Amino acid sequence: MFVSELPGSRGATILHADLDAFYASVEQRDDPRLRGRPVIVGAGVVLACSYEAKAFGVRTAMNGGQAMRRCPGAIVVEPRMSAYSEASKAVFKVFEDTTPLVEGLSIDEAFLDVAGLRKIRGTPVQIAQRLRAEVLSRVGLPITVGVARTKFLAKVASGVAKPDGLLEVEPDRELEFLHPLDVSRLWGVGEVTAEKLRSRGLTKVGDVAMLPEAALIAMLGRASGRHLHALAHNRDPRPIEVGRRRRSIGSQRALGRSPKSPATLDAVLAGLVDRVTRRMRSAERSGRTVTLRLRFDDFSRATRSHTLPQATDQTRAILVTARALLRTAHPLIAAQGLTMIGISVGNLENEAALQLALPFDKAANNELDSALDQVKDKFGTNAITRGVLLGKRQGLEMPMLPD
DNA sequence: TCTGGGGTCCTAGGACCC
DNA sequence: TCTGGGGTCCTAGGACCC
Repeated sequence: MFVSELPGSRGATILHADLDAFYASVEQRDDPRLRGRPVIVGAGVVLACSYEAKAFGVRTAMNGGQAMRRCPGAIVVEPRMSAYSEASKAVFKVFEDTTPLVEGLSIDEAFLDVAGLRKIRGTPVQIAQRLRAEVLSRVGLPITVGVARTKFLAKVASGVAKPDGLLEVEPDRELEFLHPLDVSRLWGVGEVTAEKLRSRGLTKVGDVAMLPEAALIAMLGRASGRHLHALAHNRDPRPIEVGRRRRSIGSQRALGRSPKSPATLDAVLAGLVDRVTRRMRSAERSGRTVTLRLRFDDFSRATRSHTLPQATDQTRAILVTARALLRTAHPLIAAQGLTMIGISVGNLENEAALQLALPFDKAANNELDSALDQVKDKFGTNAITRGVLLGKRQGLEMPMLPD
């Protein structure tokens, strides 16, 4: 994996770039009648909403009825996923024209490391200004950029600067910036964790920073406790990672409240498997672990999973597994109303990476090293681990590999 | 009109192997 | 023969993010 140098004493060189109200902005860009108006994308539930709608209290993930009560004048549009995907690609092209060190986080946000670019492209803030201008002129979308010394702080900064803003957190004022913020600004603090913290009187990041790590671990578990303690003190040594790949591919569907016949359920399941396996094949990924996800009318959830001996992207194999998982969940489904069903395939292996890795299993060391470098550059370190594991399962002789 | 669809990571127990 | 420790993988659930 390409990894940028660890953020050190060189100052604020990490950018977090985040498109504003992404889906809604694409709609406003493509239909002038929507500009300046409250726009809601998605009918049953709000997938995204413009800032004009947010001003009325409309929020992402809010149900459609509630959103319309808060903002009766809103214009509701159907999502156009392919348009968003196109726009995202164009924006990432601008990122990559800025620096090769880009770590995509989702369809609409990424980290950029601009540490080595001061001489040729100017200060990080100048680069961020140019980036915002270019996204606007080349793709027609507003974007907010946070600039800081760490990933976490850059992300917090963009969150504070939204919409259509730019904010740098200078290295000598980090805690001054961070500690007055609400705990919910911390990455990884959602409703449940925020409530736990608030119930103990911890409302600001600074309050969390006063607690010993052990206290946070006792409260939230080992990983979350450590994570939060580190973030509250602005310790985040994670470098930008280029070439991160998806670890699972899935699809799900809401079923509504009325009971569904077994035949209907099977048809829905087959449709989901078909969608997922098509996407796997077009992404050239195959996987071993099939997970069935269910949600019931009381909002409880259940999952059932099975791991196959060999990775596959074939509809038939995944469907057979999915049907078997659905049968094991029959008692649950009989007892409660099923409102959502989903399938995802994880434990993804990468065909191309394996083809590169496996033929070299008996080659001389230097040949092997260069093959591994190719794999690493192209698919990341994890691809090698997966290649070795698969090789072992297939009984191939694999030499010891460097870390 | 109490809820979408796509993901990530962590925890914990049990099976199994050495 | 008995007992224990460590590591990996699988399964299920939960929190969180956009």
